[in-house]
Amino acid sequence: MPFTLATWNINSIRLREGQVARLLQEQAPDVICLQECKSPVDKIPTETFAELGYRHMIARGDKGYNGVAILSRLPIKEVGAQDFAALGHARHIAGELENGVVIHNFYVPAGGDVPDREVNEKFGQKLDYLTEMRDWFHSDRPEKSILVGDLNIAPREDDVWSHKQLLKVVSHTPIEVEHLAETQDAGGWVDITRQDIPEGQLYSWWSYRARDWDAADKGRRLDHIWATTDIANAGHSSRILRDVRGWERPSDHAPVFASFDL
DNA sequence: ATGGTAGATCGTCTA
Repeated sequence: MPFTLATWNINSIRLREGQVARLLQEQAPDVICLQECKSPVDKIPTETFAELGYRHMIARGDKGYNGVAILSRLPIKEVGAQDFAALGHARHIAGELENGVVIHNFYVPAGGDVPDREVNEKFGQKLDYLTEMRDWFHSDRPEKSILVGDLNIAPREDDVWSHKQLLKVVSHTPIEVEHLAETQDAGGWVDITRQDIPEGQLYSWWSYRARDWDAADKGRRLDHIWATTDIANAGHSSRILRDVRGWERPSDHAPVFASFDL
């Protein structure tokens, strides 16, 4: 069964309900994973999505912060929601499709501004979150699984506009990249986006603070689609919908897509 | 070195 998957940090699902609907209508993914919904689950506008055929939703929410949701045209059963680093935040949910494929949707902590856990507690929490992800996948190695989300790390030199200028900027520091690589290795995860698009600059996020984000193009690839090795070769057609970042009152993240023939 | 913008919520935190 071929299916198409999207991941998008929406930065308020209630404010951008119409943009989610537009993306679903224009691109028709079978499953979309959203992060930063910034809404209690019971205030997510599910009726709008159901009318478009997305009748299944699993979600976790905090009031005003965080929040992850999976909208699906296919039946999906929740199979867990981890609270790594004991933050008490809605940053993970996992669901299983009827074909047995498990989908993990993550919103990894951003980590604050200073890349030093001695002076910035949030940076330590980010590293701890990744370490606990690693240990979890190591103790229970995933199979037939897809992991997506805003991982808040751009691992490769060509995942940022300037490797040299971002080496000390949270999201691209060597220690974060190392932690992410360990998490990836522990689960046997393959980076599907880079499997499909191995060369060249690739970004999924551009700061709101730029005067002209498109012209400056100081982006980072913070949003990822991974799959376990047993299904990685079924992945194809990866793309990042940069145009969506140019919609009116946009999220600062563009949606990332991949398709799988399973 | 600093400040720039956005969202939830309504002073301030988070990104």
